[in-house]
Amino acid sequence: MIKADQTQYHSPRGHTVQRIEAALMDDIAAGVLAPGERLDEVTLTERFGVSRTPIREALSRLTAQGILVPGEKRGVRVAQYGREELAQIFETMHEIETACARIASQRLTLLARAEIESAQAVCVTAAESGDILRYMRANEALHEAIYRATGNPYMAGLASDLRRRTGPFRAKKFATKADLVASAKSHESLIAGIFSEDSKTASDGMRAHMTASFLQTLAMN
Amino acid sequence: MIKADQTQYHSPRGHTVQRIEAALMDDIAAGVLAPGERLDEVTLTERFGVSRTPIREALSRLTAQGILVPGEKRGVRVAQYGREELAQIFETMHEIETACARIASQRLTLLARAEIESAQAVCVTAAESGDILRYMRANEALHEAIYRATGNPYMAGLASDLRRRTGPFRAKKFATKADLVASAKSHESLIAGIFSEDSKTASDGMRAHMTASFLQTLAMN
DNA sequence: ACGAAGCTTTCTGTATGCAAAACTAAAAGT
DNA sequence: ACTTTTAGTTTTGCATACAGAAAGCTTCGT
Repeated sequence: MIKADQTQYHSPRGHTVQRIEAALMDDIAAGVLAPGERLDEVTLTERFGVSRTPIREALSRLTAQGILVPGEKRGVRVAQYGREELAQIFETMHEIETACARIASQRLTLLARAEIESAQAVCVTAAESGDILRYMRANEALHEAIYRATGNPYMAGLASDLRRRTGPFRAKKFATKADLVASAKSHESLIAGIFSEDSKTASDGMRAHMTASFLQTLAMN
Repeated sequence: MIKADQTQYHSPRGHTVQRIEAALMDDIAAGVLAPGERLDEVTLTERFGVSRTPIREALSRLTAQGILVPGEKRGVRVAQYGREELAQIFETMHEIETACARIASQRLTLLARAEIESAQAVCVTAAESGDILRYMRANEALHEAIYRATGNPYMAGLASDLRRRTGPFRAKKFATKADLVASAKSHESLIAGIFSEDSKTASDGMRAHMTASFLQTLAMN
């Protein structure tokens, strides 16, 4: 008689940890959970209506991925990067994105080309509407489309990972409609580079795009 | 009175999960746990003398890192890659290592140069002694030294990660003393490229080295 | 008033319990 | 003989218990 019926309201069982992990990732990517913020097990327990065990497992997986870091005192916190670290992560991203653009330009299928074009169309529409959140999503989708165009899911996964990681920091650089339009415009030459099927042009285009993105991001952090 | 004294033989507390995680990683890297092999929670429970909870957490973290994968039926197994996947992972590694070599050549400090040289010296000694395991370790150390020479710990971490992941597959290509000597020899021009401080020479050198390594690995898998 | 020592509270790490799910094997029906 | 049922077994997922450690708080001595 230690406990009341605890199994009564179980969700389908077996998805709990994944659900929590995904929810936390989303919150972090969307900035709902700010870098440096502490995550408390019991609070999450209440939020998700489960016991500490699955919460713990989700937190542990997120720390294993470097999305969370063990706090100075107790608990875990959302990873936060100083300028130095940010620069290192961006440099890495820079290299991988450049490689993706080069490979994509060499292997471009008709489907991939269509996906990139339509993703860019969404970017342009979103930029013109001035809807920042929507633009950010469209921007991610475009980059994802480029990653997929490499035909290398593994590389694409790595690139996505880095992008997710830097999401909260890059987010700050989109403040006005003009920022969005400028970014969308910058995509044009990047895409033209990839479509040129000349790998040098493609990687140079991406390099320029990423460098610009980094400079803006650094200015905001 | 449900249980006897269970805390009696505790290790210092707080290192259990990390210890297990590290031990499993090592076993996987060393091939003690073969790709595809299933890991059973209770068996590990006995091996490490702890309850399922920390085992579970360690396994979960390893799956989050992609080192283990959820099995088709139950449990988790050591990730195993087909030729296709292996090619994708190698392509990714190829890109990152190439980038590392280029960046290292641009930023080479005296210390880094010394570390690379001494790592290579160990490689040569190990190759001449014909000690395969020792050579493999020395080889890893050399690559790690190159990663560190980029001055970008984040990128170095990513590269190490990939290297660890492909470890069990690359291992198979070192069978005879001749293989070791050939590999050590191949390092010479790679290193000369990095020391040349011409980034193009450096990245080309690494590209050649990695391509050769990949071809040999693919032949054995 | 300030710091050290002790006390209290909160939090974490690990063990254990239990029910649902997945697998296995045996039995029954076609 | 071969599929379908069903009973049994193993394994997983989650909840909970509880001890030990860390942080916070109080009290006391200076």
